[in-house]
Amino acid sequence: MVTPKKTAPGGKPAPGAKAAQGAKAAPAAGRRAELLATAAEVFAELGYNATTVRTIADRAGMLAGSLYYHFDSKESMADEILSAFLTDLWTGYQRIEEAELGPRETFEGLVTESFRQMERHRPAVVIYQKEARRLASQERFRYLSDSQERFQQLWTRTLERGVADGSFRSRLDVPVAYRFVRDTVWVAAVWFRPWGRKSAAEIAEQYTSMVLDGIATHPVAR
Amino acid sequence: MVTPKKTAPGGKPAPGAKAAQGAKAAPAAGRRAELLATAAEVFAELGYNATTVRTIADRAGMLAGSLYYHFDSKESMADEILSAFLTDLWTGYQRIEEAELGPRETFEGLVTESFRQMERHRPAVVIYQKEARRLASQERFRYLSDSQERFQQLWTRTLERGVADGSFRSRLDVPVAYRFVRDTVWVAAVWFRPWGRKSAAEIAEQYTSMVLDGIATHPVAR
Amino acid sequence: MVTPKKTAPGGKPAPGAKAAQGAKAAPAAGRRAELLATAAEVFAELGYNATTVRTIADRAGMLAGSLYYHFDSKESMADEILSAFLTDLWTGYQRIEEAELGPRETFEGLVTESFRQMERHRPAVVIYQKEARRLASQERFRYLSDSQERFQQLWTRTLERGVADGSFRSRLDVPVAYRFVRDTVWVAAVWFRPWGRKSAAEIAEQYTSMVLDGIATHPVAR
Amino acid sequence: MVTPKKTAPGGKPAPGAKAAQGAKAAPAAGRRAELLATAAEVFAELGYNATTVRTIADRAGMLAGSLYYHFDSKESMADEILSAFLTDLWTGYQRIEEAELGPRETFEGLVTESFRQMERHRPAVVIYQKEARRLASQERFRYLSDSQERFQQLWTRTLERGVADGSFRSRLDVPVAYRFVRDTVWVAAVWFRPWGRKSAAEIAEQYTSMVLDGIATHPVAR
DNA sequence: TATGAATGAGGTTTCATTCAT
DNA sequence: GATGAATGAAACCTCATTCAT
Repeated sequence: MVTPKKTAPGGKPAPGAKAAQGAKAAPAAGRRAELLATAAEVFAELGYNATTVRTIADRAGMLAGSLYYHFDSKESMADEILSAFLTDLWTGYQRIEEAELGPRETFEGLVTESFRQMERHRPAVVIYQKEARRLASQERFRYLSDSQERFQQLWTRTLERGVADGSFRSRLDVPVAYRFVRDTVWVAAVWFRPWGRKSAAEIAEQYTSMVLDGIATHPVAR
Repeated sequence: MVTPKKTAPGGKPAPGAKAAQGAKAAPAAGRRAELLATAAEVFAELGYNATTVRTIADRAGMLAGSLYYHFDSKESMADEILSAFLTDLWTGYQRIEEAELGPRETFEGLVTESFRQMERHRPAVVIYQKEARRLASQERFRYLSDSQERFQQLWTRTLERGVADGSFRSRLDVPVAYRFVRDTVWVAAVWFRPWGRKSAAEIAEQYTSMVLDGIATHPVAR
Repeated sequence: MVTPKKTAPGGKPAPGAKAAQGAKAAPAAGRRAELLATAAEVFAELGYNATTVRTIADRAGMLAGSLYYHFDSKESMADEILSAFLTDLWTGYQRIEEAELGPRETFEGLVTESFRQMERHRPAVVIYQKEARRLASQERFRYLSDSQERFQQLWTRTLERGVADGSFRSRLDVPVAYRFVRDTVWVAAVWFRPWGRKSAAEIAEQYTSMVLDGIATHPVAR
Repeated sequence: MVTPKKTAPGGKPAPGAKAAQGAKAAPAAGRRAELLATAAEVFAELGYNATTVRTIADRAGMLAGSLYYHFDSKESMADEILSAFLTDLWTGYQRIEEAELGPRETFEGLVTESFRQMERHRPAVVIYQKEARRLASQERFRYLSDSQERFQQLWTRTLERGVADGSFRSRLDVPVAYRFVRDTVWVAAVWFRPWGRKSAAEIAEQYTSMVLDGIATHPVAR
């Protein structure tokens, strides 16, 4: 009865938002999804501020004003893109948390899941990487800070468990290591353009190995 | 009317460009430097696009228009900030290159130098981190791409030497490792606000150790 | 495709324009009238300019575009609303004119008729009150100025007759009094929302009494 | 140090806002005042919504964007116009309240003061008349409702006192009479364009006489 | 009859920049 | 060196309107 706007996600990402996604690229999922994908690409490429609503529209083959039939504002596009990504991400992380693995396996699981989501939501990850801090100051994007905090707790706990049980180096500075890992993982989204040949799992394995074991050779155990 | 404008750097960062400025124009140069520092902070905090020339002026206690007595444009402020940083950075790197150390020592040297420059030019590093890709497409910022390329060569060479002489893991995927190291080092600038207690050298040591040896314990050599 | 559009009134309000519509097209005509009523309410509430075609459609439970099956344009809705009101109003006034009553009785008759129409066409009166001047400049709404002029003549004549025969104060400034009466009567439409308890006749009586006799007590005749 | 914007009035009108207004049309009072006067005229003429910021700028001989050097927004122009008017109005009313006159004299005083303010702030009065209801729903224009309420109390009290002491008709329906008086007075602003010949006091006298004593002759006292 | 999607003109606002003083 | 005022381009957004279905 009313226009389709404002279907945008509200606050925190709630798992299970999207129902039937059967095929590869949803065929009947509608213009909306296509437009969001387009917007996400442009945001990722040019940055949120530098992206004009007209650029998105051009890329989508319509006029700038027409976007407003589907979305409330440029901001709400970013909102939808980011919250869809975070919803999926946390759904994945939760599965790992619930598996109650050892620290090293949890570590590997989280990295792998991150890369898997990066594969699905690459532009969203880039946007998140670049804009989250700025956006998070707005009430509407509160969930970004919330997610950030949850993220920190999850990783910190994992690292601490690893230090405790001897999986990780005993002298590890956990807060620094947390940031190290966090940045290390997400920053990859920026240059992982066409990771055609390697699967997310392979890339994840490479990363995990570098982070856990370092890139140097180790003549003796420490 | 003689205006001090257009002192902005041109193409590649040429070390020592504004050496002979110390003596006479000291007060003017001082104001200029202050303004650049202010601008750099705001750019780093809000992002280049989101920063208005008025925000900078406000923070400097003047009106927006007044900035144009000192600088040609917003862009030229960014230009000066970035090129000053890169000039210093490459001066430092050059010293290391010339020392002709082994791969591991070169590695450590580069990381340490990076952190040292981060200490001096923190806002510039953040700006570089966030905006370089976007800006580099403009002729005026060509030196950003040039620097990027030089950077890549330097690191790649170092890593390859390390693989060759057995310092680094033999199965290391050098292109991936390069990006890993690059991101790993620079990204730190974003959250290293007031690294009060730890010196750049200490932080560098921590980072180097994580990257080279990993964060996991190593029961056996590999 | 046959569309029922363009039934809109043209120039001056001609009584009985859409008389022979009752029989067959009843349901269609019914919807149309409903929509006009809705539109009138919204126009009255928010003002013509501030009312969007979507607000009207929302309130009518349809989409904005759908309104254009029924009406040519937003303007033509206002047109129909206003001309329907004025048609009815002048039908009523004519009856009074033809009765050839004395000035005071004519005065009372006109006020009463005005309030009676206000009861039927309340939103239209509010719209008339607020927008007539602006709209009247368009050719299409010429009849608004025409009506205004007729109105002025009718009242002026009545007041002058009253001054002449001693019903009204001899020193009455007729042009000022005309405007006084005019505003006094119509402005009531704005706040007479749900005049539940009092009939139009009662309100009219109260008003007439105030205007004719004033609100003060009168120790002596003048 | 910062731009002159945001000098706009805050909430309730506080008396004594403007200091030295010596001459007729303030010579050095600045562009700001001129622009406000221009804006007020256009708002009054076309209505707030129908007035585009460009129309105002055209009339002021500048570009639309330039207005934003002086004002935050179109809305804030309306705000400043209305609150300046209400500040002056209430300053005037207060003097009358403090004089503690009888009901009839208070009545006359209030009407006269209203017309005097109408002379100074004619466009503002028209805007108030037409837009107050719509604007008042916004937090920023809360003071409009506040003023409305104060206004109602002031008049109601005066009318009641008059009924009590026999100055006004004993059967007077005070709420209705209040609205009658209110509308009667303010609505005059709309058509009092160039009241060259008559002073505010004369017009006020005419109005008072009509409202108090009516326009009819009175053969006997009632 | 109505919907869904789009158009296109135009509105408000922002902002880098200019320039006389 | 700095201010105050303005420019002009471009940004985001709104909305009446159209039209295939």
